[in-house]
Amino acid sequence: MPDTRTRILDTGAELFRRQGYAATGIKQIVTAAQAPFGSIYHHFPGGKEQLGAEAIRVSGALYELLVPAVFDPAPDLVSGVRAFFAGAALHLEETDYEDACPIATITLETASRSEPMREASHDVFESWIVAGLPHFTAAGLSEPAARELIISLICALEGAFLLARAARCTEALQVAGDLMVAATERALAQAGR
Amino acid sequence: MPDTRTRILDTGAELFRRQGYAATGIKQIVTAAQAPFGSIYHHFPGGKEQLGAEAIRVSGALYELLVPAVFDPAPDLVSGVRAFFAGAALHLEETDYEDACPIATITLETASRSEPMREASHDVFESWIVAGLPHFTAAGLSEPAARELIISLICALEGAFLLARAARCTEALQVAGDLMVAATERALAQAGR
DNA sequence: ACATCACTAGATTGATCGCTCTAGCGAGTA
DNA sequence: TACTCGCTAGAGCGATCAATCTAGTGATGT
Repeated sequence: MPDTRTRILDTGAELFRRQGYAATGIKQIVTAAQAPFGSIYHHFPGGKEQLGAEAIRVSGALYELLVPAVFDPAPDLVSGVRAFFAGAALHLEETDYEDACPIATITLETASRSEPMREASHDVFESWIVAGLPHFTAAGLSEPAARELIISLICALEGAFLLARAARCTEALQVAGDLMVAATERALAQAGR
Repeated sequence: MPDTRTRILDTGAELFRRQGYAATGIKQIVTAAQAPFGSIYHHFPGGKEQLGAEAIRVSGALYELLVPAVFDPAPDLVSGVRAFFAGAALHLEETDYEDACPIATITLETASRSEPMREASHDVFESWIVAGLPHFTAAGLSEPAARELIISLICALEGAFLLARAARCTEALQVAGDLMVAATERALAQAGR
């Protein structure tokens, strides 16, 4: 069993992801984490806001691991992109449309109300972009072109998550994935020319 | 001054959009709407959940008006797509990165917790797709091709809103917009062939 | 004039919110 | 054996939550 602070942080990250920030109570987190209530303000003197900001970073770092996990075993970049959307769709279905992006909900809730949390969200998105860069430049794209393509990929994925959760159906992930696969192919063709 | 019910609904929609569902209190809504507290349960016997679901539909209907407002005056479809992203970026900047999608936050917060609200969100997204269809089929696309392109457009826009709000910068909207403009051009070229 | 009823008005409910507080436990050092 | 101190433990703070309640108002129909 990990230490109390880690347990609180991981549990908080999971609850924020599934229920949102405002709807998740401190008490609910410590109860779910099997941690004493008093401990939370020892480990997170900044209160819920600090816990939220750190949870965003934890969730972001965890999700970032998916980038090499999906792209490394893929035979080529386009297959990797395809696998990313397919994997996202599968996981969403398997979790009954609960587990989508770990930080999208809390980002939208807090970006305009807490500067530390907005910063954390921004850092996470930026880290995802950076994590993707080597896979796209290795395939022949210039760094600016790779960056733009990855940003578009994340946008498409995030938007598709939103529509898919509302529809309880993976159509949006399928459609947006197909478009991004085509866009990747075209970017590679243009770079190779 | 519109009647009480309308005032409550419009104010609720606006607050849910900016603060999220869970973070917005019933009392705050009636106060901002200058409505008596007791009235809300008369007009919305289903309580906050009913108010939320109706607010989603109201916001969705309002935002849907942007579709013809942007595409009708555009000289061609591609210009319309470009204008849509440019307009979104401008409006986001002008509102200090507060006013993005009117239903994204509340959708993510409630899709897995309230079936009526999830349905409302789904209906709104579907209505946006349908509202876009004539503009894309008129340009020569088949209905399935138009639908897929519009879904991708909405995904790209929603994701770009998310990243832009986190970054307090419109780069994502610019990049995703460019990609969707190119995708639209290619879809038209393929249809016209 | 009178009854009806949609609506206003807000006090009040019990629960829960984030957070602070004091008390005490227990491993490590002297 | 004393003492420190990181951490646990939870009672309790004022505030606020969504929701219910009764009482009253005012326009309408007869």
